[in-house]
This record gives sequence, C-alpha cells and structure tokens, in this order.
Amino acid sequence: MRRDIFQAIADPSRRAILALIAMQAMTPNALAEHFDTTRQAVSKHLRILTECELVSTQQQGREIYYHLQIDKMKEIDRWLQQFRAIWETRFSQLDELLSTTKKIEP
Amino acid sequence: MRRDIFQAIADPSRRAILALIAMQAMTPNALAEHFDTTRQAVSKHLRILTECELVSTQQQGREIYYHLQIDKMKEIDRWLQQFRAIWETRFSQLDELLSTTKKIEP
DNA sequence: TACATTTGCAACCAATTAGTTGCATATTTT
DNA sequence: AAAATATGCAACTAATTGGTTGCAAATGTA
Repeated sequence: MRRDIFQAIADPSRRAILALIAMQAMTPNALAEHFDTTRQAVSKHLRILTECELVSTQQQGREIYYHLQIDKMKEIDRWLQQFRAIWETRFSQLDELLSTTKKIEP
Repeated sequence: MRRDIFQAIADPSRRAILALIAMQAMTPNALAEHFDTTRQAVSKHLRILTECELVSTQQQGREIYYHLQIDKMKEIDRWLQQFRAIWETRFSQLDELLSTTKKIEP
C-alpha cells in the first residue's frame, strides 16, 4: 500500500477533490455532495490523498477540514521539468528554423 | 479499458519508459534490457502508452521504434496550471507581505 | 528455402483498486 | 442525558492491474 502522488492523481475523483479543495478547504460531507458517490468513498480518497501528503487535515469541533498541500503538487511540476526542457528546446529549434528560413527567403 | 494520461503515468515502469524514450526513440527489446521484467511486460506498457497517445511508433524493417509524443505531455502541464496559479499567487502574497514588513520595520 | 530475430496478442494469475454496507467514536444540539 | 450529526475504520465485492507463459506473424539472414 505504498502510494505516491502519481497514483494519487490517477483517479479522476481524486483529481476532482483536489481541484475543489484547491479553491477552499472542505469537510468530507461537503465534498461528497459534489459527487455521485457515498461519503465513505470520498473519505477513502481523502485517506489516500492524506497518506501521500497532498492534503492536510484541520479539526474544528466535530468537523474536519481538508486542505490542499500545494507544495506537494510542485513535485509533479518537478517531474515534468525533464520533459518541459525537451519541448522548450524543440520550440526554440523551430524558432531558429523560422528565422533562418526568413533570412534565406527574400 | 478507457485509459488517460494520468493513469498512464501512474505506473513507475511507464514513467521510466517515458524518460528513456524522451532521450531517444527505442525498440521494445532495447527498452526491456533496461528493466528487470520481460519484453512482453514492456510491450504491454508500450501498448498502454500508445493507446493514450503518449508515444508513437515508427516501423523500420522488423524493428519498431517508439517515440515520445511530447505534445501530449503538455496536457499534464495544462492540468497543473490551475494549481500553479495558486502557488504563484501565494508566492506573490508572501512577496507583498515581506515588502510591507520592510516598510513598517525601520 | 530454411532458420533466426523482432514483435504483438491471447490466456491466465495474483495483487490491488474503487466502491459498497455496517458499525464505533466523538462532538454538538435539544 | 438523549438524540442528531460528522467522521473514520473494517469487512466484503467486483473490476482492473501488472505480470507471466505460449504462440503466431512478419522481416531479415544463411
């Protein structure tokens, strides 16, 4: 049951949960109202998201607010970096090609 | 069997494959040599990656080269955008706080 | 033509997953 | 104190997953 962020965001329900609490911290009940599943299913997703530290909890009376841990999202961004490096290089190559073409054409 | 990119990158082997062919297009056999599994297992991963268009194939004789479709990776980047917007806002808020503090302090 | 190489696909298997229902605990309200 | 509310956890289930072995098709080589 070793879970990482990539497996966490693989599920569409969990991505939806992340998008919701990104706007505002929410309780499991409030979250469940946005979905077509039971509260327990949402609770299970929250457990997974908590396990890999994408969300944190804040108890307030009998309610528990789930907050997005935005810093953890940056890990995905960091992984993307290696590919972003490629598409930016390809873009600048295209850029160079275009400017070279321009020079030749007239 | 409807698969999307997020499910595709959830598997560590598939992320490793993507990282490898990002450097250079490769055949299934060549890829399998980098891993501790069978060629067929790699082949299955490639099938999944092909299905969601993260890689493309290019037949060359009896060999098949698998290429990274870098444009598809941008979809992940696009999804991250909504969260990046948040962490950039929080950063500039911190920035503002710091400059305000500086004004008050002396 | 015969043989080796490269590959994809199907069948099977063990482990994991996302979901359900039911229950126990803690807090608030009456 | 009793009832209602908010939640987490455990047990169960159906579907999916990542992996295996075995085979067939296509291409290249002797």
